[in-house]
Amino acid sequence: MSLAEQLAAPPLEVAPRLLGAVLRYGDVAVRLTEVEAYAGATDPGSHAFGGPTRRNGTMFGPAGRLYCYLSHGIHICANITVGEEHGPGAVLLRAGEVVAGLDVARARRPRSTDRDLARGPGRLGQALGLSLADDGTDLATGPIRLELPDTPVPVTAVRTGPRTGLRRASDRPWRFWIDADPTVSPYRRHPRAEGPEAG
DNA sequence: CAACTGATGTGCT
DNA sequence: GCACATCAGTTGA
Repeated sequence: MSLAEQLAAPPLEVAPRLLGAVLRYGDVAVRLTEVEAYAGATDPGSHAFGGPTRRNGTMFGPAGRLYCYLSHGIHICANITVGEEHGPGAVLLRAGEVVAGLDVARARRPRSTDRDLARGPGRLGQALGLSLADDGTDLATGPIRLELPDTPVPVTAVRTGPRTGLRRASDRPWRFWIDADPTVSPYRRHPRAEGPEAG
């Protein structure tokens, strides 16, 4: 089964299966410990909500590609396109553990401890050396590869909660992480998030 | 062309 | 836990 076929399922189904997967770019590899699902056209929190634009074009392409965008003018955030046909589903890679190329990752983020090297989407992008030019990369054949885990992370070790830092649709519990993993980033609610305050 | 915004990071307490 | 620095891209005129 090809990578694209394995990812050809709804984001909410694919997201937890990406935990434990390894994203490799050159010397650096990151084992994913935290992801978020974005459902596309029906999800007000998704970049694809409202249709295709110059920026989000990759989300409307085939599954198994890397969707990179610029956040806060300085950080590169990486998603994996998932879902069937040209449905604009994606999974944001929020955090991970550097499992190869530790020296290179440290050089890229000199002020980080090893634990923080890829703890957060911007940090993860920087540790891997991503740029906007990497948007659209095919993760099965390109210079950036996604290696799905041989044995998935057991469901008992997967925790869920609301997505981090969103203003819209901030209450949907579409964030997935590996329980008790130190490289998972802390939850942060958007200052002006819509919806009910978390009790 | 100018103004606004953000799926964040860092430092300080 | 909290404040604020940050700046390219996107949007609207």
